[in-house]
Amino acid sequence: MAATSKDVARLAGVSQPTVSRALRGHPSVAPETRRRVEEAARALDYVASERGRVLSLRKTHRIGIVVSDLTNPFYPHLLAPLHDYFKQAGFRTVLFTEQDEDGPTIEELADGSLDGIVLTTSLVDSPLPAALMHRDIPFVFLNRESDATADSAVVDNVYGAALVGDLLVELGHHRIGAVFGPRAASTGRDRETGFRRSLSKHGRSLADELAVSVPFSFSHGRAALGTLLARSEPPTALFCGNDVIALGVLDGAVELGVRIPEDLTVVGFDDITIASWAHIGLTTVHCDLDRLARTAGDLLLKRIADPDREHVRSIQRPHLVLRRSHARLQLPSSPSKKEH
Amino acid sequence: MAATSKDVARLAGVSQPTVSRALRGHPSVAPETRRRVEEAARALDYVASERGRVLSLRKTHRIGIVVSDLTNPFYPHLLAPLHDYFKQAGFRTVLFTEQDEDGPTIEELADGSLDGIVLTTSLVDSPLPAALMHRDIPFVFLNRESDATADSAVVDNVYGAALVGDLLVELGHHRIGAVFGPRAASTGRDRETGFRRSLSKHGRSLADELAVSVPFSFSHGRAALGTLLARSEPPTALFCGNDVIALGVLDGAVELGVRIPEDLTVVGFDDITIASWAHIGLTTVHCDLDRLARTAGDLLLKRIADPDREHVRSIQRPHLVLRRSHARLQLPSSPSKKEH
DNA sequence: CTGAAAGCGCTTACAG
DNA sequence: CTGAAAGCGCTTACAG
Repeated sequence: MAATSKDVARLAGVSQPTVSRALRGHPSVAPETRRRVEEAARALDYVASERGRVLSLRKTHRIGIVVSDLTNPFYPHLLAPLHDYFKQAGFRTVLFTEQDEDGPTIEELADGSLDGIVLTTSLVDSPLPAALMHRDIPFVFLNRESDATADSAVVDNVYGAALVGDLLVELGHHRIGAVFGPRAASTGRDRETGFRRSLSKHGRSLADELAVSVPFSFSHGRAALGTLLARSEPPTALFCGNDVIALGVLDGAVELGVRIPEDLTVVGFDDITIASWAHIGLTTVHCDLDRLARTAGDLLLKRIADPDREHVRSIQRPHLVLRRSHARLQLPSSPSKKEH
Repeated sequence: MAATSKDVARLAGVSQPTVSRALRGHPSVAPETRRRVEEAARALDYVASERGRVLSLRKTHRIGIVVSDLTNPFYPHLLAPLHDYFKQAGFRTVLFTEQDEDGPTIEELADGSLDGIVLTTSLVDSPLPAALMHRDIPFVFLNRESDATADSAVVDNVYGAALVGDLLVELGHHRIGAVFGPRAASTGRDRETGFRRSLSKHGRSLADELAVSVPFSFSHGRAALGTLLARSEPPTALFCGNDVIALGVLDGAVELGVRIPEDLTVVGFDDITIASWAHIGLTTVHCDLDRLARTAGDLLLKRIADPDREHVRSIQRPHLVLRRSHARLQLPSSPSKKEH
């Protein structure tokens, strides 16, 4: 259907390779020849087939991005800057989701259709990184880590979560709770570590019954709030494994008539856009996700260009953003089940 | 680097085409041959190169999805079901953004790297649809329309917006305002038409100074609220071109101390997930975006399978979802600038 | 049942 | 400066 370089060659009265050279701007092509070829190409609406080019060049200029769930409001914060970065660098973005067991198989990623891969979602025990490594397929971890020696762009989650621990203690809270993310994710695990470490540094600890681990989702955050408030000694402050969980907690709070921050302090992690909406005003740990994503893109492109370079782990230091979802513990005025 | 079918052939002691046949499950291959080939393939970690396959088969099993802005919280509602639908049908998803003038060129979409394209974002005057049509590249409009005879999956926007007009009138509002979407988008245009039509049906009209058109974005919605409230006769009810605009309006309201719905009724369109959060409680027009996206996917795949079939326009009828952002006009108790 | 041949549409040494 | 040749890695008639 579509015209090929042969058609253009015939029309321009040159050989097919000359069409290729002329259109790619090869310096040795005579100006007049180039003109004729360009004219013929235009006449035929010719666009060089990337199918042919890709097979010939062994480069696809395509990057795979693996996210867990497109529905999760966290991912656009990674996907958008990643896509823009790659687009500008002349690469296209192919989307993969890795939900439950149902992730992309190594075969899908290793069929030569991708120049490199961004893993944003891998669980600590995912077999994908090792498999990619074994096949020498360039990839980078974004917001994730693993034991594998690989490129990664991450936030210092331990540090960031400790900031929250420090804050909650300083605000005078004692019944501190946590809705951690999954331990199988490095972000979930590291944020838990940092938070616990901070509490023990201050001589506090996290009561077992006030700590849960849930997937990074709105609905799980929402449900977790109910669970924790049903404890005999419910928390007055809650660290959430990320903003999406915190948003769920906030939502549950409205539903349950729990006032934020008077009855409950809630702190998230990531600082996604929604956290800063006036309605929401979530106090959280700010990560520069745009920069994080671009850094990952950069690492991947460098790895593609030079497969043998040293692996680098780029760590970004986050900081607290104080908004309206935290408050000093108010012992006297608390209208809840204080008198028991 | 990676093993090719030739390597497998050598190891299995067969010809290269036999490897291809064996691995694709061609019925004529002898069981014992197939076994040997499979074993060799496994030993070499062989995965058939999709670069070769694609050139040979003239099918890429790749679908391009064009959205305007990945950052906009609306798009995941289309992207997620689209991606899932295509994935399940054996197609991959390549992402394109079309922001401002900076959209994908027809050359990018016509280079043979895509089997079909979903346009979710096209402005009425976009040259893309005509160019795709001219080149016989299968595509479908999702949540968009144009004059082009093409497949499309849309919501009855005129009808949905009229529902809002009816509601506002029935609630007793007279100073009715609107933050429409862009007229250059069929959704923006049709929702404006439907809304105006409903008002005139009830003998009302929209004061010019109470109607603005803005891009479908949070920040524009936010800014528009300020603009409209600064009018000499500010509105008591506001129709928003979509939920994202409405969310911006809600955000501005918090900032400006405008109470929703006591001081101002706000109604959106789309019913994205956030609209139903307890915090938000946005009254809006519900569209089944999941179904809409799957319908579009379906239309596109059918078009790919049969380029000559009749074009179909699938129209979904939306309905109102009453939540907490609307209220009956309360003349006496209004504490605002009533006494002038 | 399986091999040899041709072809998908490019790019890039290699000659001349 | 440009053509003929080879090759990228598959698939699929075509023979046998």
